[in-house]
Amino acid sequence: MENASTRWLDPQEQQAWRSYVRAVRLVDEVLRRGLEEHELSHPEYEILVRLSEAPGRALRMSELADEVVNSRSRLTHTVNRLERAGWVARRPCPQDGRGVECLLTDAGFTTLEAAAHTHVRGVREVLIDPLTRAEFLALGASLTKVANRIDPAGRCTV
Amino acid sequence: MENASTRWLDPQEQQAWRSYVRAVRLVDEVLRRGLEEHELSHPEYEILVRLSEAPGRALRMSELADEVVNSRSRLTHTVNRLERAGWVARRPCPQDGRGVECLLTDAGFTTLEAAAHTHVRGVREVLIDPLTRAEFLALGASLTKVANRIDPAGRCTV
DNA sequence: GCATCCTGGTTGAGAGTTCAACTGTCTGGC
DNA sequence: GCCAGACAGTTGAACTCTCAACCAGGATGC
Repeated sequence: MENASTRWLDPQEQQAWRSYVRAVRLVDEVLRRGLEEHELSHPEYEILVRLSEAPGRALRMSELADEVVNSRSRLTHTVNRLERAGWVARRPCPQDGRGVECLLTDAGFTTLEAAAHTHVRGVREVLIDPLTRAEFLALGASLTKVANRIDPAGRCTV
Repeated sequence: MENASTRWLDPQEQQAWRSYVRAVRLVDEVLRRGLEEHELSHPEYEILVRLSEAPGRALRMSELADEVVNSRSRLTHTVNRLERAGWVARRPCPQDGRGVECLLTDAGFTTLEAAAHTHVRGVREVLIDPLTRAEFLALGASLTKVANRIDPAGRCTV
């Protein structure tokens, strides 16, 4: 696969890229620690969020996988954990015998509410507060472009 | 820990934050796939890069852990894998009997060179090309601020 | 000189992730 | 109606990461 014609990063690009890698890792770390006070991992949290927003607080496994950018098998394992904890329940999908619906329980909703406070505060602290509003929104806009380029359909089961 | 006074994200902030999460995940995924052609994971690749830049292509474990934002134990495990593959070697640190130096082998350097082509191309494709140069540099500048706020010393062993 | 604490690094168990193989259901052609 | 394929989801093994416990070797106090 190697090829002499690769265009390397110039110093400014290099610097920007390294900041990207470093910041992403640090942000992740901070948020992870916040969530773990509520016995949730980041992927678990995100699943609960999506379910809480869905009509009837339920989604099919495959829709959930798309929204959260997870492989199906990973989603299965994660939902197993959430189910064991009682935050989530499974039921067969009425329209499609192959399908499974995942449903947020009341206990799950309560946990989510508590975790959301910690989490949002963390996001503000590490990502929003250090920047001006314009900077933060520009960041979001750029990353929207990036995401759409990789996954134009806005859905991607890895 | 919950507290009614949490200030929630407004719709624009919400949107920016979700793009952040989504883009980061997608970028990671693309680069992971690129690297795996060379039998390297992202953390492994980064270790090789740092070693290749160090004087004598060697660094102490703790320095390496700082640079790569890794816990020590994770670094130990990762270096074990790299050592098994023959990309890296360990030797005791002369000045400090407790220390261990990690050294990039010639084989490791060769692998790194090959992987770097794929990797840089991937970075361009997913993160640089979809943006104007100004946008990309602004992204880098914002994320530098973010990283420095979390970890002002520029070094952080999690 | 030795007891104590700190630091650098490793280890092992437990939890999470990935990949490939598998089961069961739906769909389209005949 | 039936068969081949596609699709939805699950399983299990191999691997990676995290955390807490551990084992040095150095530094400090007396």
